[in-house]
Amino acid sequence: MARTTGSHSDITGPRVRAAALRLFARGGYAAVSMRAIAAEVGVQAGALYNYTPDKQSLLFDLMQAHMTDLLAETPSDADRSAMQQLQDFVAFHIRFHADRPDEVFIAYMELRNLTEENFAVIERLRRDYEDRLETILRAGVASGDFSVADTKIVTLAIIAMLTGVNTWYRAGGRLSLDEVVAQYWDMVRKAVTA
Amino acid sequence: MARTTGSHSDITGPRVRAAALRLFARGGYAAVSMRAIAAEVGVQAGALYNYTPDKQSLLFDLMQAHMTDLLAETPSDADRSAMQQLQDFVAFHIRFHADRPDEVFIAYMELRNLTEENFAVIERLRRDYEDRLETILRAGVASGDFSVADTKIVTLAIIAMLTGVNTWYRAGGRLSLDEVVAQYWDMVRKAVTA
DNA sequence: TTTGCTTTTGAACGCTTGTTCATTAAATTG
DNA sequence: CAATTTAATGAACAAGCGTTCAAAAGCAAA
Repeated sequence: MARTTGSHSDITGPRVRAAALRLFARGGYAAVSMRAIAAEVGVQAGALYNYTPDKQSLLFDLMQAHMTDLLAETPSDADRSAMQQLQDFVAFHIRFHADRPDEVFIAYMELRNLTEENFAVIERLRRDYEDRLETILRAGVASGDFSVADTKIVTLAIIAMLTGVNTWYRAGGRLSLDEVVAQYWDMVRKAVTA
Repeated sequence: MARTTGSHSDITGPRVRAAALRLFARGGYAAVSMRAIAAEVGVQAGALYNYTPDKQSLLFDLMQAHMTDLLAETPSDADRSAMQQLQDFVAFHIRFHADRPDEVFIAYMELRNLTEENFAVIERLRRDYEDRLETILRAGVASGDFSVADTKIVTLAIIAMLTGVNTWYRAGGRLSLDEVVAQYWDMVRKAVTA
């Protein structure tokens, strides 16, 4: 046997990325073998190398795509008040992350399995995202809407709190996403006002 | 060569655990080999098996010891008000975790590398810890000191926020631990009051 | 229907993995 | 000093790792 009937790179390529995403999220990059990814796709290990130069690129591409999407979709409407922008940010963060549990898990857990250069790229994207929130906080401090001692700390505290939702939230659980967003917004709003 | 001069289990044993802790935190359980741990101790891989039945037990023992310590040292003075108990908890959590960055990192990142049975044990300890905080929140709601819609969510949100400190705090950095504790307590206090 | 391109197989590569164990030498005990 | 216990070595094991590549077979175009 060699090429199998129905095989096509437009189909196999996405399936390879999907399988890697799923397995890396479930078992961790280091613990997942190329053969395991191939088995999930239904192919032999050698075939994966038509779609990625190596295992490391598979991880990096997934993380970079996720961070790029995150930044592209982050709302930033300078016409709205700092309070409104903060509310937009909180709602967006929770919803975006709830939609992509595997990507989020990998982006936070597999940083140390990136090569030095790849890590620098992802880390930069992450800081860009943090800066979006800190810019909102600074605007609110300047306008007098917010009362926070240190915008950097509050930025990190808010992101950590919001991202923590992913450790327990499951669609169809006790709380709807609307309720989760409302409750977290309540906490964030109170924490940044006097 | 066989037994080396100066070798003693009371010395090597702790060094094995310390090396495993350090390397697991740095590189991740799956990516660290027994030979790497042995090299860190200055011994051959075979010698490790005088101190642990296998690699999995090395990870589990580190995590269990950490969680047991955490629970043993968690303050809980029923004579104090809910507000005071919450403040105690926040200060304790930040300080305890800041003292043990490697243990904390492992406890949060390596859960998926535990066997099913070992995972159940650690997960139970973690829920016990969360329950300590939720008990305080419930007492505060009952006494009218706190205003929170859902104590379970707020519990998880607070713990996520506090644990997030470990991703950026370094001793000797821009902020002292006292300042960090003060700022996080400010956010938590505001978030749980009306 | 033939030709050339695309996609996959399956074997092979050298290397690393966790773990075991007979052997040896240091430390301790009597 | 002799006997025993303790703690290490280092070689070996089977299994799995990421990756490469010639060969084979399906697909698309002429």
